[in-house]
Amino acid sequence: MTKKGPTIADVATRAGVSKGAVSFALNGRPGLAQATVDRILAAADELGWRPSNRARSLSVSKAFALGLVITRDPAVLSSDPFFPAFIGGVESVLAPRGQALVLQVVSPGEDEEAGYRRLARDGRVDGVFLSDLRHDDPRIDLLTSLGLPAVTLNRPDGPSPFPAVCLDDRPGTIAVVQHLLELGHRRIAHVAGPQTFVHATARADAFVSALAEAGLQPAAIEVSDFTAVGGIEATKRLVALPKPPTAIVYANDRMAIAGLGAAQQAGLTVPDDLSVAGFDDSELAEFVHPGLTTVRADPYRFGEAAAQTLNQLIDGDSGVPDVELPPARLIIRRSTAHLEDS
Amino acid sequence: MTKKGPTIADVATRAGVSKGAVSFALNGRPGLAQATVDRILAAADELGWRPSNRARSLSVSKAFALGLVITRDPAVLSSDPFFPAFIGGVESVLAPRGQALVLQVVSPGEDEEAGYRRLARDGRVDGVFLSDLRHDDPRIDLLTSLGLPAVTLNRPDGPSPFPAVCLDDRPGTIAVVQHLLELGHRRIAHVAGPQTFVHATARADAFVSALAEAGLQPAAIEVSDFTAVGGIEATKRLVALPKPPTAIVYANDRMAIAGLGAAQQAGLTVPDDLSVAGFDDSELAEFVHPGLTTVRADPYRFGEAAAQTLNQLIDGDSGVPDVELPPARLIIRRSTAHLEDS
DNA sequence: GTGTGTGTCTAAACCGGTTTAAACCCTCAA
DNA sequence: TTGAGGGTTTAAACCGGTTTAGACACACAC
Repeated sequence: MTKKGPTIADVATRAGVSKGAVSFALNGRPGLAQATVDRILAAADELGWRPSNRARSLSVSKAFALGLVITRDPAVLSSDPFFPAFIGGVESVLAPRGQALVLQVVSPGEDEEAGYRRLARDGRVDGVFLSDLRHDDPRIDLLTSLGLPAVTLNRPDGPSPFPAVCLDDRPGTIAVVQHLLELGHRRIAHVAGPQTFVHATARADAFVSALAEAGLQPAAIEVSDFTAVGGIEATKRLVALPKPPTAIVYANDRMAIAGLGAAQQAGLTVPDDLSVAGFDDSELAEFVHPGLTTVRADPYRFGEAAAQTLNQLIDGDSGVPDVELPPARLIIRRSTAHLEDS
Repeated sequence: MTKKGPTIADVATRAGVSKGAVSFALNGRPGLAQATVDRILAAADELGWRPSNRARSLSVSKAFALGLVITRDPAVLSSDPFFPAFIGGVESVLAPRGQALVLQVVSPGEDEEAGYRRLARDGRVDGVFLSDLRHDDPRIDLLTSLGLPAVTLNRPDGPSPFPAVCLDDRPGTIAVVQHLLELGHRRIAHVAGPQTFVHATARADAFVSALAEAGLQPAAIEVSDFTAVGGIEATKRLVALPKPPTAIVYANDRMAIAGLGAAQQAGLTVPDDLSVAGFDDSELAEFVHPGLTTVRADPYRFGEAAAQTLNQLIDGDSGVPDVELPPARLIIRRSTAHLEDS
């Protein structure tokens, strides 16, 4: 059924050379007369020949594909603005190179390490992206022992043999806090993500130290789980405090948007009674009511950089350097406002 | 660097048989004595041998992978609840079979057909999922001519050689309209998706005919684009009408949530002044304020069914039947309410 | 004792590339 | 004339499986 294209042998015959010569010409290896190379390339062109990935895979022991394992509940993943854009950036460097992206979505309950094992064992990919880094992330040792090259998204806290592509979350968080301080807020709370995640603690730490900088203590820190439900519950607890915060900084937009709804449901007016800020600048952030003040990173660039770095590593370049991406930017909207004297 | 596992030859030597015998034993083909099969399997087990799917790929001309091309702006994709869950369902059938999912995200501006061409030319996949079906979808002819098996997500309007896995959008839409009618609404408007998409017109048609059933005309139909911005603009136009609708049915949650914000910004109270309903039941739908009445499908099941069907097709089962999934269910929340006499 | 058949297994070709060792041709120096 | 040496090209092995044709042993019928 599937069209069978011409093979390297067909090209060789047409150009009047051996298979080996065609291979050499295609890969631009020295040792062939220029005239011969031209003739071979012309023949390949006329035949519309493309070397078979499968055959190449077998002989050079490469997959020509990169892997991404997303450990996340599909329901939660759905409103995550990071991955789609990240993947877009990855593809933009993969496509021209003829590489593919193999995706694996693992629910948190399942054995996530099995995902990586499978990718490695089946030789599906030449390397993987390591996202949602956790403290003392066991996947680093796993990948090391599997011999699977990787790039970490942000820097792990332990030792790591892999290059890291980093987008520092702290400047963005600090900017949010400073923005709120300038608006006159003094009782500011944080709704954090699970503290097993490096980026969740990074945001929480940045929050605390930005306040400390101004000689303040957090009004409260609620450790939540990045989900909408989590955001709601944390928000309910915060507004019920004897001395409730006048502003809440959420570790992501999803919790922030849900929290915004919860606050309104509780009878508060945002931003008059409560200022609210998120993190991510997801599509809806701009359009909920009131528009959500948040922090915008560039996941597309992140994907590009990660793919480039991973490819360098795979291509055997030694000493692949870490990459530092420009930090996220504060986006001010209507959900944060000057503290009214009450 | 990468661990080199044992090959079929190692297993053959250990079991004292030929490579061919090992292959036969592994694939459960007849012609081997049971004792021999056991011995071979034992040897394979002891060696921890797994057949290389690169080699298998080459000899049987299969990729052992399925492809999904998503034509969507990454920014828009981000808040799309469908794909992540759909992919989860797909993986649940792929993983046990040792298949992989190759993902390709194409921005609307780019040449989407190139995505399929690339997948086919590179022999990356054995079949693809055809989502976001359009009227007279050119991809059907393209895939036919590429000889790439496919499954369509929902039924195309033209002739199609491919099996379809369907989740009828109409019952859900009709349920929403009936719900609004029961609440006393008579001026109901629809914010539709781009009418090039089959599912967008299906929802619009269902909307119109559900009203007609009750002897009513749509208050208005705004054709939009499934994005938040589009939802806002359509909403603004609707509330500015001389006789504005008392209820708006949006073709997806993203437009509905954004529209909800726009209506509130325009000074309307939802649901007192305006009832609003979405479609998808995205994570945030439950948590915006007020909670969004919407329609919930089951994209995970959709993914499962699509993957199973595509695999049947690839395995050469003849006459693969279309699959009809249970229709979406109405989820009633706070954004729709009884029409107040004013 | 030969012929036919059946069940079991192997050798070798094959998939379509890459890579290595060696052969070939030509030129130039001894 | 012979030999060394460089540039060009090829034949063949190889990657690790699958598949086909045929070899072999043994049973049974004639």
